[in-house]
Amino acid sequence: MKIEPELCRVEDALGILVGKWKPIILLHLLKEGTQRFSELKRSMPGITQKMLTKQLRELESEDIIERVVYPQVPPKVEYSITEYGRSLQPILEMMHEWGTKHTLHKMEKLKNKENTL
Amino acid sequence: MKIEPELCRVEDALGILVGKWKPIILLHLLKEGTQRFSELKRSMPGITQKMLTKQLRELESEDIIERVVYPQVPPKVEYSITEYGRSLQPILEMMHEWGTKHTLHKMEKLKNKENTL
DNA sequence: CAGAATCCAGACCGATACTG
DNA sequence: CAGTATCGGTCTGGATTCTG
Repeated sequence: MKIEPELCRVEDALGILVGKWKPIILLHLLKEGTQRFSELKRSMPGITQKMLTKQLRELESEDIIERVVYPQVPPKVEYSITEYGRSLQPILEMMHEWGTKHTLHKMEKLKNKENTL
Repeated sequence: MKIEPELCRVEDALGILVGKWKPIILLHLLKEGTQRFSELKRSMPGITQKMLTKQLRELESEDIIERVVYPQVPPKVEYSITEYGRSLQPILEMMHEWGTKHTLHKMEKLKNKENTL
């Protein structure tokens, strides 16, 4: 397929995925299915509540994930991937695959540089 | 494919593409082949020299594009996609395709909201 | 438990001016 | 022509504190 640069929609997809924790959040939800806020937080050491909340809200506003609040004390909120959000999965997989190769590529390059020293 | 969130390499691919002008630069080079600095600049109204230089250097440092300097006055510098960089093309195409659908999705959503008013 | 509200540092992007 | 240098605004991510 030829993409006319003027009509480029790559940014629209990119914008969804950009955010330090978004790919990881999506992978967790894809792998584990529905997850509570605290479960997600536990599985991502290092993320703060603020960031987790923010990124989840952004994904929700694009219909990629769904947020269900159970009105009870203590509160319970569950997150899951929407049908629509699932359409991002092939892209994530491709990027993961490419990223894996790229990591190797960079290691090779580093090695070659060391050998010339 | 199942991606283990802990081993996620999506970020590595994402990092290459992130940058306000990078996808467009890549699409131009993919479409037109080798391009001079000034040709690229002309085809991207709005970009500043500084930004174009910066993004080109970043792509170069990851071996995605190649930079060839002709030692002459006035200077001539040509940029092109490397074989390696070309491996990003399927990802760009997928994201473009998804992005196009997503744009429609958002328009639909907006329409529905208007109808309920 | 699941957040909202503040404050802060650094990164990112852009406008402008200068140069071999 | 193809940059480099400088300045400044905005956006992002993070630490911390407070709340129903």
